[in-house]
Amino acid sequence: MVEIRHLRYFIAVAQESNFSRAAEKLHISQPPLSQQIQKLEEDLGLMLIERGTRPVMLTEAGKFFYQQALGLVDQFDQFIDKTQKMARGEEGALTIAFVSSSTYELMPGILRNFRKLYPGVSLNLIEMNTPQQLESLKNKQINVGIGRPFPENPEIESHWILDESVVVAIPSEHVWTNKTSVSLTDLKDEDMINFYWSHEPSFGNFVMTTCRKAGFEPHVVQRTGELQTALGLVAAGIGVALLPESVEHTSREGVKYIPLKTPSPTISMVAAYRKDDSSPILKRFLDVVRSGKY
Amino acid sequence: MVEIRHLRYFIAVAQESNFSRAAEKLHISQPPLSQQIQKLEEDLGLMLIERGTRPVMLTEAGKFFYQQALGLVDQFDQFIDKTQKMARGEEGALTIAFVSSSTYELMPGILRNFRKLYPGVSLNLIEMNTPQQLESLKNKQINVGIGRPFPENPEIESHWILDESVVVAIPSEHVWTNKTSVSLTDLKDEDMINFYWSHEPSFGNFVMTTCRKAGFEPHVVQRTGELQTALGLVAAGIGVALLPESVEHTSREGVKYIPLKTPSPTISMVAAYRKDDSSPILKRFLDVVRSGKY
DNA sequence: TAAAAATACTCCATAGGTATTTTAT
DNA sequence: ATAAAATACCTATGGAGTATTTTTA
Repeated sequence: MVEIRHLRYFIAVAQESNFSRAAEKLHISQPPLSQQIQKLEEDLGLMLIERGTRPVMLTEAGKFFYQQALGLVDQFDQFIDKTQKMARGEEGALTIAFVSSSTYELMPGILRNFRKLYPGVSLNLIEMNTPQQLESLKNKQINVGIGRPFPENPEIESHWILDESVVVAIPSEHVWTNKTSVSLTDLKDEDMINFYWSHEPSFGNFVMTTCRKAGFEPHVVQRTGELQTALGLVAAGIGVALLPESVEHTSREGVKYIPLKTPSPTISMVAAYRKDDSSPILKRFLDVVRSGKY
Repeated sequence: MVEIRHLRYFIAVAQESNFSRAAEKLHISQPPLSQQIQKLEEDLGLMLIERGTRPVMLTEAGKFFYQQALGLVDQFDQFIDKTQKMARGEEGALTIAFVSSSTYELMPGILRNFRKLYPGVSLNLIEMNTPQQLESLKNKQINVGIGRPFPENPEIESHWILDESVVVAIPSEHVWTNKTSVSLTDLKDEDMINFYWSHEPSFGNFVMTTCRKAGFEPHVVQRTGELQTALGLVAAGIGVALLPESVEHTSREGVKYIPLKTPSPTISMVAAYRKDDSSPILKRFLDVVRSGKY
C-alpha cells in the first residue's frame, strides 16, 4: 500500500536527483531509500525514475507524480497542523455577547489578552443584555455571554468574573452634589430610577433587594431598559439611580457619581456558556477570563 | 508519523461508529484498529474519539478531522489512480495531424478503435500535408502525423500503416469512360495532372517514378497542391490523374475512377512521430494503429 | 577510477493476530 | 447479561541499518 512516507521519499529523490543526498536529507541511509522507491514503483505498477542514468532523471509519469505529490504532502501536513491548532483552540471562530456595562474595561481587557494568545481565532462580538444572551446561548447563536448573574439553568453554566461596587448617579444640581459619599439608607426618601426586569432582571432585582436589606422600600419613579437611558433620566432630574461603578467611565453632562459608604454592596459579572459546548476555543477563552485581573 | 493508513482507519471508525464493524470493513481485527487509532491520537496529541460512550462519538476535533480526512484520502486515491492512468496512456491529450486522403476510411477507423480503448484521452485533430507534419513534429506542435512516406530523418521515426493501390481519375467524357481497367502504359499519351513537391512530395514523386518504371516520361500539363483541386482539374477535362484509391469515396460530378490492371503499384500511408517522444499515450496510439486493419 | 545506485543480509520496530479483561448499556 | 472496547501478549511483515557488489560517467 502506498503511504505518505513513499511520497516524501520520492519528493526528496526528485529534488536532489540523487539517492544518497536525498537519504541524508531524510535522515535514513541510502539502501532503504532505494528499496522504498522500488516498492513504490512496484505498488504503482510503473517506473518513476529513469534507471541507468546519472544524475537520476524522472520518467514522464515521475514528473507528473512529483508535481502532484508535492501538493498532496503539503496538504497533508497542513491538515495535521490545522487539526492540532483547532484542538488547541488556536484557530476557528468564537461568538461573544456582552452587556454594555462591560464595554469600558472588562471586554477590552479580555479581548486584548485573548487576541495576544490566539491571534488565529476570529471573534464575533455582539452587544446583548443578559436575558438575550441566555436565549442566544440556547439557540447556539453565541458561544459565550458576558453579563450579569442569572437563575440556575440546566443547559447553561456560568463562571464568575468580578464583583463591582455600585455608585449613586445624581443630577448635578442635587443637594448631595458636594458629598464625597452617601450611605444606602440615605436613598430611602429619594426618587429612584430602576430597570425593566425583562431587560436587566439581575440589576433591577439587585437594586430592590439591596434597598430592602438596608431597611426601606425604594421609591421607584421610572423604569428603563438601558443604562444610557437611565443616565439621561438622572440628568433630567427625574431621580437618582444605583449603577455599577463601571459607568463612571462615561462622564455625562448633568450627572454626578457618588460612591456608597463602605462596605458597598457589589454586583457580579459572569461569563455564561452552554454546558455541552466542547469547543476548545471556548475553553481557551474561559482560561483567559479566569486568569486575568479586570 | 501519521500515515494515510491512519486516516483510512479513522474514517472507517467514524463512519461505523463502532470499532468492531470498522475493523471488519478494513479486513483487520478489532484490537489493532483500537491501537492504530490510539497511536494516531497520540501522534496528533489530541483525542478524536469520545471514550467511555457507546456508540462511539467523535470529539469536536474528531469531527473536523473526519471531514478533512475524507477529502484527503479521496484525493490521494485519485492521485494514485490518475498517475497509473497517465502512465498507461489512458488519460491526457494527443495531437494528431493527418493528410486529407486519410479522412475517408483510415482516420475514422483509427479514431474509432482508439476512442473505444482510451475514452479518457482527448484528441486534437489537424489536417496537414506530409511536409507540414514533419515540421510540426520537430516543433513539438503535434505528437503524431498520419501521412505519406518521407526521407530518412534523425529526429523522426515512422511506422508503416497500409499500402493502397492507385486509380486513374478521368473526365466522364473521356474515351476510356467505359473501360473496366487500364494499364499504366496507356497513360503515356495522356495529359496528366500532378502535385507540387512542396505540398505532396511523396505522391508527386510516386507518380513520376511509377511512370518512368513503366517506360515513359509522363506528360504533366498542370500541377496542384491539393487532392480536391486535382479532381476539379480532371472534371474540367484538363487531364487525367493518378490518385490513391481512397479518393473513390468521394464521387465527384464529371470524374470517373478506373482501376489499374494488376499488379497495381501501391503507395503507403505511415504514422510519423518523434523518436524522443516517450509519451505513453503516443505508444498506445501506435499500438492501435499497428493492431488495426484499415 | 571514483562516486553512486543496487544487492545481500541482518535487525528490530511495529502492524496485525489471538486470548482475555474491562466497561457500558 | 451482553456486546463492544481496551489490554496483554505474541507473531511476522517489512522498514531501516551495515557491508558489499555492481554500475556509469
